[in-house]
Amino acid sequence: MTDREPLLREFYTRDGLTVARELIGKTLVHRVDGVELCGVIIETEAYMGVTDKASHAYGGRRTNRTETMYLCGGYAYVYRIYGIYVCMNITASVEGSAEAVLIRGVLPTDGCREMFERYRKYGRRSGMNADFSDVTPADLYKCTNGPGKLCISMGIGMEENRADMLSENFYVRDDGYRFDEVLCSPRIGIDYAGEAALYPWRFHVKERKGVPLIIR
DNA sequence: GACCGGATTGGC
DNA sequence: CCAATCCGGTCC
Repeated sequence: MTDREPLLREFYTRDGLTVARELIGKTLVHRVDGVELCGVIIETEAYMGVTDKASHAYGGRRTNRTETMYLCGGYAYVYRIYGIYVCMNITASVEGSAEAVLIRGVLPTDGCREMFERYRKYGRRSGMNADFSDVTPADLYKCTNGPGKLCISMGIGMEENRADMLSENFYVRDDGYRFDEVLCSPRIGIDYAGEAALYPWRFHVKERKGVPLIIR
């Protein structure tokens, strides 16, 4: 199925681990200022609601920030971290479950120049080439290979919190990108979560020479 | 009202 | 290794 239409609500209302796994290879689309910024999702993490020690909603915590997590599947949960960056999740499962999938990495496919320039303009310095015409795939990937970085490059900010991912300008679709393998491993940066830090709830693809291996 | 620290990043 | 930088969350 590669109909280039937004994934439907039913895609997201399944359990968070399934959604996290199946978002790999799908294309995140954000149209901003008339330009379509697109990236193939190559890394995700599932946060599994009130029983998941690593989740912001652990223990049923329900605050202004976490309220978005309790929406049903298919909404953007965007939060600020370290006072500097924002990270983007997509909610999963049913209303009240507080499951969400963190988007940790994408590979730019459309609007590459715009993403590169956004990252150069708004991101903190990185020793990459000054000119877009010199940019290698590995350089471009460096603009979106992290949860904070991809939000900078794709123009995703706190305004997008609570956005419906079935909207015209912000959604995920299947452009037909595939990988020979989807790997899983423990989630990143959640050492505080005890045993939950070991659960293999991070999904990602193989890379070679600093670029994800896409087939087809 | 105070205090603590983070689902990150880039530079040293 | 560590600073950046601010607000959410918690406790008093």
